[in-house]
Amino acid sequence: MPALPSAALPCVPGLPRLGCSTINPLLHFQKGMSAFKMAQLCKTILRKKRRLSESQATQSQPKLESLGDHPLALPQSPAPEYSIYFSHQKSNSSRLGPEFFDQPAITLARAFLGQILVRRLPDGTKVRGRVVETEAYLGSEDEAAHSKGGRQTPRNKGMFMKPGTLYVYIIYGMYFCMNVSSQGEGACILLRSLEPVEGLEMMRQLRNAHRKGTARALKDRELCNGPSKLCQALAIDKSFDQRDLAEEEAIWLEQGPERPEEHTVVAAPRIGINYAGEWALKPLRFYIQGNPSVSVVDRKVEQEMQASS
DNA sequence: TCGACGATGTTCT
DNA sequence: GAACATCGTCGAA
Repeated sequence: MPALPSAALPCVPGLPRLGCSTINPLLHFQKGMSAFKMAQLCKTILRKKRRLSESQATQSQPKLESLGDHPLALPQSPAPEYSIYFSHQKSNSSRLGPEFFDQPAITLARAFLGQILVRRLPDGTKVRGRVVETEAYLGSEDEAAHSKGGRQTPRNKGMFMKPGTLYVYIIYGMYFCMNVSSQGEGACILLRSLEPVEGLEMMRQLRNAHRKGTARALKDRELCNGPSKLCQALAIDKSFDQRDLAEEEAIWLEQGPERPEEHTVVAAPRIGINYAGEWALKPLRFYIQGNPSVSVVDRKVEQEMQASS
């Protein structure tokens, strides 16, 4: 699928571009609306779009053709690659399968760095982000893990499912965090930050839907620089819990174009787990040094790395 | 840029 | 009833 200009709002193939009419779901996105409701809204609007498209095809074709190169004009003869049905297959050529996730937590947390997380929204729009920060949770022995002591509850069931299973939970009653289970009983990887790659305007609108109307504009690096921010930007909610990242059609992981070099990966203590005693100090957070989208830079660890090299 | 603080409701003991 | 793998805002430097 040809790349869209970064500033362009995403469009559904063969349909009017989003952001220009009352059928843009984001115009209906109300403060406090959950991502799940957003997904339902998108589905409803997509159905309306299809009906509208069929209607336009039979009634308004001459008017649309007269738009020429106008951004609202439909493609003269839609190529197969514009179809959401074809683009899916094509874009998945580098998709990472179940064997990728079947690694021990620490190895997998490092392996995630540089890979591309792709989310297909209900209207077919895709957003992409490069993984730049992860945390490993080792399961039963790990005092900071939700699965510590082998504790299994309805909430954390995804942690115990096969590698590649998503564990999405609500934190502080208002945010989501996304984990991916790995090899090892109750072990998983927390995805903490992404570097936005594609669909930045859609990410920005999804993020703004959770903020006050008067808030300042978000910089690109602020779109996904935190575990709950990336969930907002990719419209990931509790409905993704226990889905399989290796098989799911709405979200998947692709091989990144370049992996970070080993000496640029920082291993630092995890964030927000001060209650976990000695486990709070273990270097189980991994991030790409110097990447602007990393949520928390650990200057001390980076200085130690520099001194020892 | 950094630190303090309040919002928020699910989950677990 | 307490804890919580966070975030946005505000004020100070």
